[in-house]
Amino acid sequence: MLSKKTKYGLKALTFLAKRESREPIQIAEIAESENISQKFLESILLTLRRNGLLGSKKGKGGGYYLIKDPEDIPMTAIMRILEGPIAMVPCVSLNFYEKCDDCPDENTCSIFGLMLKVRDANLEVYRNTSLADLIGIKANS
Amino acid sequence: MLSKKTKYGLKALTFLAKRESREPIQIAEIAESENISQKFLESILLTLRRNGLLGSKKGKGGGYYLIKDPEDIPMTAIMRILEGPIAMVPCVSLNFYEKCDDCPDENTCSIFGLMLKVRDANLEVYRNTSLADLIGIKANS
DNA sequence: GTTTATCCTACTAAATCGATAGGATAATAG
DNA sequence: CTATTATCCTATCGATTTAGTAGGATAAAC
Repeated sequence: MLSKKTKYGLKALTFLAKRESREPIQIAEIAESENISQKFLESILLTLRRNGLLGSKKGKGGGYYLIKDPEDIPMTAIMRILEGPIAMVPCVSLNFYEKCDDCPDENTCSIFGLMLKVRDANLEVYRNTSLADLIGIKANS
Repeated sequence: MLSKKTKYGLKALTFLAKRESREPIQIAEIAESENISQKFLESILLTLRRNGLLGSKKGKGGGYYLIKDPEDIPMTAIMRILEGPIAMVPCVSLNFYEKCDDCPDENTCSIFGLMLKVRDANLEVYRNTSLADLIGIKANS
């Protein structure tokens, strides 16, 4: 299941991407518009900024803004920041590789191959989708 | 992340599928061979039996066995029983549909389309993989 | 009727999730 | 300089989920 954190983060990002101007937008405005707890959203935007997706400005007229063009922000980046590894097991993760503690050997593990396929299937989607695509995508596209 | 429950369940199922005979195998034997806590595995096999994937026999010479041929058990069935919905959000789930509580309208939701694509990508993998495939699949297949 | 192995409910410790509290910091306006 | 504004940051908290355990009930075999 997608965490609320990721869901809210994605909604905030698309909210920012939809605006033609890149002027800072206040947390409060995004939270109200997207129906998100303001304090929770605050922490989410903070991690998005720390990971290089957003810029921020303090004080009056401050807020958050996209640093790059939505076309240049792939879903792989967003998902890894908000949701963590794309793979379902650490032993097939590209960016978060770890040996499974209960597995003696990856080559004989019965689910390794399946998990690899699942990872690739998800990567395929995320790599071919940018933040810009989220604005236009609808059910039948 | 894949839950231990699902991981252990899959390992137990492949363990059973690998054997040519369909004689009952005791929990203890599977647990030891696959390096799983016996009591935990017990509860997992129980839900697999309740959901029609396994049969069981009590008493001496008892244990668990596959009810169907591994070729006839698609990964979709196994994953739904053990891991739950394949979709990442309930509003795009085929078997566990629910309206998202924070979303006023699916048609205007910015992540709906993406989640649909992700679901389909995963379904594609799970539908085209049976328990039998897990036995043969290796990293380079 | 004893042994064996599953059946079943309940419980628990630890981790994660969603969210909140409350002050520190920095930018702007006057 | 000072008041205001809005982000920055750490710590905490309640609820839920996860992973696993305890302990007896049931049924089959011998």
